Amino acid sequence: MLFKHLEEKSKKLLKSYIKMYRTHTCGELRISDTNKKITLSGWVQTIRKFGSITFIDLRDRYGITQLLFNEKLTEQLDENPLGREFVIQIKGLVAERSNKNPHLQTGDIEINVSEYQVLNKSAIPPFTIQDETDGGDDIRMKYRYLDLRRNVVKKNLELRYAVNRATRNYLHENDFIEIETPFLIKSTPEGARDFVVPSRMNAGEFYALPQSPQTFKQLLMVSGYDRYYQIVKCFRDEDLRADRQPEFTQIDCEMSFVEQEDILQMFEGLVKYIFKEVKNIDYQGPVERMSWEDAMWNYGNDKPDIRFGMKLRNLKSENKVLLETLNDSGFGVFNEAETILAISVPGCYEYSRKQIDELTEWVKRPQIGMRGLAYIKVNDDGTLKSSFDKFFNEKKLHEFASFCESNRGDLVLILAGKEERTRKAISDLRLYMADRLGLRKADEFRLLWVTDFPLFEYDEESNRWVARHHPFTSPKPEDIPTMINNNPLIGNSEKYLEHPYSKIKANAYDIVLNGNEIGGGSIRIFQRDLQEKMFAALGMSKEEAQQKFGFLMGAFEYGAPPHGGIAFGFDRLCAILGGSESIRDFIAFPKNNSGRDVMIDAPSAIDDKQWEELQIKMNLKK
RNA sequence: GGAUCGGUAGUUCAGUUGGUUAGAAUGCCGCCCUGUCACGGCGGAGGUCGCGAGUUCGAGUCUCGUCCGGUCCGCCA
Repeated sequence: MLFKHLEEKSKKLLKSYIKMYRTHTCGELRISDTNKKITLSGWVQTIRKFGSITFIDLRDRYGITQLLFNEKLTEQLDENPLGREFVIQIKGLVAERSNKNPHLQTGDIEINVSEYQVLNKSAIPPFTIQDETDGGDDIRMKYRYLDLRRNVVKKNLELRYAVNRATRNYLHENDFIEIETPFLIKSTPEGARDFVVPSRMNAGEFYALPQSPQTFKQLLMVSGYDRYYQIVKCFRDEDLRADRQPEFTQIDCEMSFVEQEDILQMFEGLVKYIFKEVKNIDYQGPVERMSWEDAMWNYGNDKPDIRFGMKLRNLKSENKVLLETLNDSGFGVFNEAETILAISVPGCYEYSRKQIDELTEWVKRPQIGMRGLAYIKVNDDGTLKSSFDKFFNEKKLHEFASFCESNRGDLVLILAGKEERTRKAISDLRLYMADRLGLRKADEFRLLWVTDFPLFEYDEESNRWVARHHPFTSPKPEDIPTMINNNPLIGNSEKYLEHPYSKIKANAYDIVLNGNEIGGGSIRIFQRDLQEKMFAALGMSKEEAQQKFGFLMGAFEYGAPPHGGIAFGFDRLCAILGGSESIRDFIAFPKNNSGRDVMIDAPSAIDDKQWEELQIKMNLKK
């Protein structure tokens, strides 16, 4: 540790100082401390009064210790009452309990209290501060400072700190240096929407809060800081979800003189190190790799959960026999569909009509948007029952089922329709079925690198190609000539306009944990001319590119090294390690669905003087 | 921008086909209790049914609007 020589000394100093209020914490006294004279401070968790004696559970960050008030002190409670969440200080003797409580770490002892003092009273809390609280989300967020007293929330923040510490240790050991980058930067409306901050000193102009320190870390590479990291707040002004906050934390990393493989090795090392340090899990074997195309083909998803199988069967592929079978069948839904995709769900062949209807309703919801669901039940005697029996004779049906690679006892679920929607739908259905079958276990962790993303995707709305990752991502080396020579760079555009993805592949990679993208990055462009090509491909004029990113391209002219990096979603990583869907439980003071902090009531209006100083006038529409 | 679920006591919820005085648990207050740890027993207080309009003899319940919260789609390089 950096300040090891100071540590012991400061601990002693701290001890002597805090002795005024406490000699021990509420979590540390044991039977070996019997007869010690001690002072404790903490919050009153519960009061159990028995006529002339009283038990009080005293709580602090470290645990709970039972206090015993004798007859005399119990009488004093009439004069000097206590209530839940009062902050008190007590002095007394540690004593062995006659009735021990195995559920408490301090359950073998109690304190025979000789005197107590109320350090501060408490209003009656709006919800009970216990592991199983009676408070709903709403009220817990409004009184978050009380919610944070609860053990469960505290555990989450402790886990977060453990992940933070492990990250810093690992990166420090690997010669990374943490460098802070500015929060007040320039708005570049590429990608997510920026939060903007008006400048008083430069009236009429705005800063933007960074969506990530991307350009700064690249400039640090130009400066020669060849291994950089930062655990850093980032800001995006987009709509929220359970796993998305307007301000969130990234582990942002960048390295020079590396290829993709170096980055993958370094950072799967980081994740494995975190597993070991935080969860004491030795992650077995190498992290699996999968190309983006394979992920989309086999899972319909660029962040597949590989803890279970149920791979997609692509039934309208180039398999001629199957196509003939389909055409012969006369089943219009299959014949006319652009894509037919199936999954074989193990052990579900006995699903009832009601259960199948339930699944059908599920895929017909507007969020999924399919028009129906076809199925084949593969009974354990090998016979088949499908929803489209009348279109297929038995032989054809068996052929069809075998194309689905189904086994006895499977329920084959089939969706047909437009390529993109159907693929997304079957991917969602796959996850939904896995949830129903309990195949997504919170204590099982499977990592996966997804690589070879397309460099561009087509944006129907703005009618142009946009960077799938970001505009600083390098194309695959073999695709660079195509990109430099062909502009527009779509190559065989006829084919790829059907799917809004470019043929040119990016030197980009995502790391996926149990179906969640926990990090992503790329090898960057480090030559000015290629970067110019990139901006041009995105439909940016030379002037516009210069105005927005001139500083970066300028830097590339002064000896920019080859470099690349990655950023991890820190909050999400913590949530997954903590076995939770929601990142809010791992953030001390999170915002709600509409981006509000209901505790401090932000955002809020500003007063006239502030408008005046900013020299801005409000002109709210509607 | 859209879909969907919810809003009833401090809190978590129930409330039937629209019908008498809106219930339960917990918390809170009072009394009793010397070994509890989800203490127990007895008693009590506590409600603008989110807000507004409408239908009706009558609305917590039905309709419309609106506000707030949850989840999702779009969006999130």
